[in-house]
Amino acid sequence: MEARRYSRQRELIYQCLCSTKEHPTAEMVYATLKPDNPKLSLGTVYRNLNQLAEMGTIVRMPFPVERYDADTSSHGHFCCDECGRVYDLTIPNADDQARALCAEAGFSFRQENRLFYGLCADCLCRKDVV
Amino acid sequence: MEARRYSRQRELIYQCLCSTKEHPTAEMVYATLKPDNPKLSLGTVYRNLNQLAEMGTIVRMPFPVERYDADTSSHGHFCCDECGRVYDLTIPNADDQARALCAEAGFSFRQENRLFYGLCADCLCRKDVV
DNA sequence: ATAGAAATAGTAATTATTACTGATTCAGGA
DNA sequence: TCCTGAATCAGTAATAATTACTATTTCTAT
Repeated sequence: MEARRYSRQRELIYQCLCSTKEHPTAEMVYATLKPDNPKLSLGTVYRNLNQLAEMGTIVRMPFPVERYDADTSSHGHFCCDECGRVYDLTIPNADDQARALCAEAGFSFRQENRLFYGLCADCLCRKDVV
Repeated sequence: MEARRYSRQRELIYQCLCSTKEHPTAEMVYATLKPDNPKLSLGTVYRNLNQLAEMGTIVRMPFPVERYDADTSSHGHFCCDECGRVYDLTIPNADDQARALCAEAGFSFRQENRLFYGLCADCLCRKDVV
């Protein structure tokens, strides 16, 4: 409930997320920031990602290893079976659909995660060539 | 590629999944079976769940801790923020929608996982009373 | 400027999952 | 039915992901 104090590290971590489309894991965020911030600790990355997600500033994606996204608008994520990269997928009226489905079951709706699997354009292309 | 041999343990694990709506984790499956099968090993549970998922006999759900479902038809899962229980959600034309969304981005579609969060009917009710 | 709360770095601990090894069990043929 | 070999198993050790702990540092409101 208490006010959340500013911290340079949280700012860094958030900026890192904003500046990538990679949907990085905690480890990836850490690896990105560490070189320029040698005193940064992995625990700090985990803690701040959790805080940011709790605040709704970023979104967590429960892949087997969690990934994060600074884009909090409703959209899906596509994970390529081949290369493992994660892409955004725009979904029209996502929240309305989700809310309706939950309501039907008598549940209240807070959030949905849509995770798609298949082959991305790059990998499909590579397969065709071979 | 080799023929998969019958094993009593795999059968047990599959039956356990079929006989519950709990969408259990590997640990939960193990805890359920262990009392009547004291020689069963946790590694065996993990290995067989992976095999069954690979065979398409069951579905894996990438919650932060993985859960499994013997119902391989396309449907979503709702996780209650309050009690943590996981429920099925029927979604009409789920695969068609998903396929279309992927196709738009130039991706091929294999599978989708839809994870909804909110409060389940039970927990909503409990809140109302208080 | 300073006091107190919140955050940090660094490390240890916990949890989830996979890998390894020698013993066991299934399936097909003699 | 009895062998044989490969698949599977139990039990344990190892790895990976995440959280907890503690002494120190850094914000911020006075």
